Amino acid sequence: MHIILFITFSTTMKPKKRTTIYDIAEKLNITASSVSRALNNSSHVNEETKKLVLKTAAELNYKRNILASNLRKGESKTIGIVVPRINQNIFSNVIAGIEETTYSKDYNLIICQSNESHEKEVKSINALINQHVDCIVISVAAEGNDYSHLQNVIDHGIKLIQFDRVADELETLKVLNDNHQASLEGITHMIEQGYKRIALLEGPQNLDIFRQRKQGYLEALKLHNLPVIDELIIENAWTKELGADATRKLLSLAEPPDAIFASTSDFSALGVLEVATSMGIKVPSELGILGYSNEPFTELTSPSITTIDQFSHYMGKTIANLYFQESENKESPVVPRTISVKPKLIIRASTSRRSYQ
Amino acid sequence: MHIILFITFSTTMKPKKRTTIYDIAEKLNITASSVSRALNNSSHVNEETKKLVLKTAAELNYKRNILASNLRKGESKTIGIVVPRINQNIFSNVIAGIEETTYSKDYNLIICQSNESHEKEVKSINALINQHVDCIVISVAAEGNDYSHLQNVIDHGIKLIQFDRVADELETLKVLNDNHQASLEGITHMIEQGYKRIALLEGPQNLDIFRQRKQGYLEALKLHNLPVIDELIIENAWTKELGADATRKLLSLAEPPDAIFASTSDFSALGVLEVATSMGIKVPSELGILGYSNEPFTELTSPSITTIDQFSHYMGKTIANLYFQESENKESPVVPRTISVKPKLIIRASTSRRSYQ
DNA sequence: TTTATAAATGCAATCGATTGCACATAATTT
DNA sequence: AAATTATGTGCAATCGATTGCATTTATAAA
Repeated sequence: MHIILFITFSTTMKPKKRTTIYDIAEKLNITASSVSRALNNSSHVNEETKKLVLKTAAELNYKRNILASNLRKGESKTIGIVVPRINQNIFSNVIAGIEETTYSKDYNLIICQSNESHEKEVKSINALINQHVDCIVISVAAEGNDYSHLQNVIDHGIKLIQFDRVADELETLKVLNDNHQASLEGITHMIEQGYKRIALLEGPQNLDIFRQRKQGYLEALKLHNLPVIDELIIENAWTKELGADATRKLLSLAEPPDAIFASTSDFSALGVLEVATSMGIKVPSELGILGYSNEPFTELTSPSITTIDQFSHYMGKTIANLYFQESENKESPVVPRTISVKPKLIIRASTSRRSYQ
Repeated sequence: MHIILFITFSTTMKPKKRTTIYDIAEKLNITASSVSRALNNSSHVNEETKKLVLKTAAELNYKRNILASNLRKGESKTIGIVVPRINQNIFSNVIAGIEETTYSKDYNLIICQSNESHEKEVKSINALINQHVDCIVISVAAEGNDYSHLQNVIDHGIKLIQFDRVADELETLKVLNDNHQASLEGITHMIEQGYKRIALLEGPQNLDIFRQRKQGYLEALKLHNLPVIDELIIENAWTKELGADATRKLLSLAEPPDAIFASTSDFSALGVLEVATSMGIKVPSELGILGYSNEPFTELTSPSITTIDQFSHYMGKTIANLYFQESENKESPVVPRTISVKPKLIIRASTSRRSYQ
């Protein structure tokens, strides 16, 4: 990789002192109190003074020091978000959804990535507590099962909203997908398409969402009187590579599966597809594939991948609204509640055995 | 979409007052000064006291109030990032790159999306100035050509680093791709593959990067004595839909192109591919396609799309390092300079006419 | 033992904005 | 004209942490 460095030319430092309300006050021969009131549009200032202050503030390029303001007011108008990775479909959409709603209310978002590491998650949470954020929105990392850092958030009087991957034992606001239902519907669809030996790639079972998806899978089999075959259930296959490995293993069984449910993610499903394709196994006729999350790429692969949409953008908006609704009635106690969004099965080519061939 | 609401049970509010250094001081019968010094690991405290303070702080679950600290110290250990969209490959990678480097130094990132809107960009910048961030990293929105808000950043003594899409006239630190060179190489490759009528889908020409890509295209044609054909150059085709529209138009020409360079993005290239496929035109034999950005999906389409990788993760790390390097020597003036990263052509099936068929 | 030096701590001001309380002036009511 | 009520300002404390300067205490040197 080449790096080219152009030195253009130099300019002098500007250690410029920022204008404060005192500067404005001095210039107008009034006190800082009045300036503050004017800037906050208080009714206790003369209209004239208000205009004058606003005008002068603009002239002096005044910018309110939020640090000072927040310190005094004890709030920060900031929401912290901790997610495993910002570039996963569900997370970037949730963030975008939150942002849309909070933006209009002049809230800031501080976004942290845990990279699935528990240690980093804890560090991020602590940083956010230090920052005095008003609310923390989190989807927990796969790693770790000690949630005292989240309890700590509550103990600090900071609102906590969990989504998607939640620590079930904590009594907080939760916004979830109904993973069980989605999984059940997905598998039912596959059975209807004639698949009989459906393998499951499961995610870390310490996370509730993956347990639920497994339950949905098991229930669907049961409902249709299909046996649960242990060798068709593979643990922790939740990246593309692990999905590929699992697939190689499954397809080399004496009795290989005729379908694979990559319950962990579409990335895993992609691994399945790639291995199947490279082995010359036809999808969906010889092997059905079901993913999870409706990543954008699932409609681009050939064949396109059947998956489950989580309405993640909507979830984000729900989270933000929940926060604002909650902060309005400050007196009343927080009622821990769970909002469950029903995901939608997106049927594409990778499971459409009947209609395709 | 179904929403199910479970009311679990209620718990009481905890308006809990947070512990401050004064609480610790009181408990230990010393002053806040000493506590502060202990917590900051100053050499002017007794080792005993230091240990005692640290122990008590832990016991009382003390968390430093960063707002107060920052207010006093006049810094924020926060970097603001403004990008058009966080879920575009280059941006999420740059952010991840910045984060990796800043994380270890206990910096926070505040991430804003402009959604390509100039107004929102200005608002975000103002919010970041208010926040007293130490540095703002920006890739400007397509909309707008007035950059006084960025000048304002500098005037407030905040470091400004531009990347990818920059306002050229501002003398700031810049981290760029050599778009011209990348474009030149890409087109040269296409010419070598035998394409002769290469169309260009260009981006908003108020952005430097798109102008450069066009220049590279023109230069490549010139070098190989190919004519520049006006009707093969389409303006502002930079979403999937616009790319598709442009392609329909191009392919219905009396003399249609035999290749299309979607210089704006891979999304646009995807639109090209979809239209071509639906029209039964074979890629790459009848139509070559070159995209830009190396979005993950480009290797998943069939055929896979030739594109240009921008080393975005590396760019992010470069940006962060640049900032730290710059803040170390506070005395010396900021030298505006440009770091240009050379992108890499990723040759895939969509242009491989020679080797494929 | 006295003096010089170092180490540890306290005091008080500071960062910038906000806000309860007091006060003065103007407007309104009896 | 006197009494009452708005209205607009100022004063000063406050939010929590930091830090220069002063002071005390402990230690080393004379």
